[in-house]
Amino acid sequence: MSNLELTVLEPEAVPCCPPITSAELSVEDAVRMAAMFKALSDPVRLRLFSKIASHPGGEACVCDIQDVGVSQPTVSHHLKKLREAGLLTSERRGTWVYYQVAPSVVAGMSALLDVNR
Amino acid sequence: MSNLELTVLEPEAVPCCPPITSAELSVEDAVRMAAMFKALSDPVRLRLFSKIASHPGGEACVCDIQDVGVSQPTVSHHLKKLREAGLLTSERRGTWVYYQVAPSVVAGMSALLDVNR
DNA sequence: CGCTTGATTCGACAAACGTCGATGTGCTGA
DNA sequence: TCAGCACATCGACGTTTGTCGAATCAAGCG
Repeated sequence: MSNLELTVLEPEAVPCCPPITSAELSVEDAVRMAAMFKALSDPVRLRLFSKIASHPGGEACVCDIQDVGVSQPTVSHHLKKLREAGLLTSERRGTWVYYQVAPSVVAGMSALLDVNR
Repeated sequence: MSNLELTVLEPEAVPCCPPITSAELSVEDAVRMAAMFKALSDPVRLRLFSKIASHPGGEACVCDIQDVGVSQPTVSHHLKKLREAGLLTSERRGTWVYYQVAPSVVAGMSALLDVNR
């Protein structure tokens, strides 16, 4: 069987980093977190991410979110970037491929920027 | 004259956008927020931002934070990017220039990524 | 005024990025 | 088995980005 499930499984159960106001980031953590922020640094990618995150169940088929004003290969390219950054996971179900948000990763980014405590 | 309040010039009193899980971003908001995430998408910039945010009072002199492994003009360049994105403000006090974090802007980014509600 | 230190701006350049059309791959139904 | 749809990959392109050294601006001091 073709096991080409896109291997994303970074061990990101470890919630990186306390709030940025409480301690200085290490170089390694800065590299890791910067890569995640970079994934959201493009308007098209952020819209794709937004569409998926706001979908019921936090997941969406590519066919549901392609309407962002760029070509289909470009959408695929951006989704790959988001997946490589660990913000999304993907899964093929029959004809369609579904993308899901990785809540713990996103929560980690949010926590890092939490300045209200 | 009264004390020096950190001049937050951007009209960002409007706290952009509910949590990303609750509604899809508009194109305009996506452009705005992507620019902010882009500011944090470089490891050197993220470290500079971290150094300032974790400093007492949430501010730091350039001279305190320029040890990030790149030349001094490059540090200045990155600080400018962070300032242009609205994440930092700057103020000259005598010989030194101090950079402060813009808490409301950072809080807005954090809130956008808040997936736990 | 000159000199020193701190910080920004300028000009250049290699690397990375976003985009596209063409092509490839995987699945489904006729 | 084959046509057709959904999605990914490839190759190419113009643009943007991060970096540097050199030059410039700003403030303090002798």
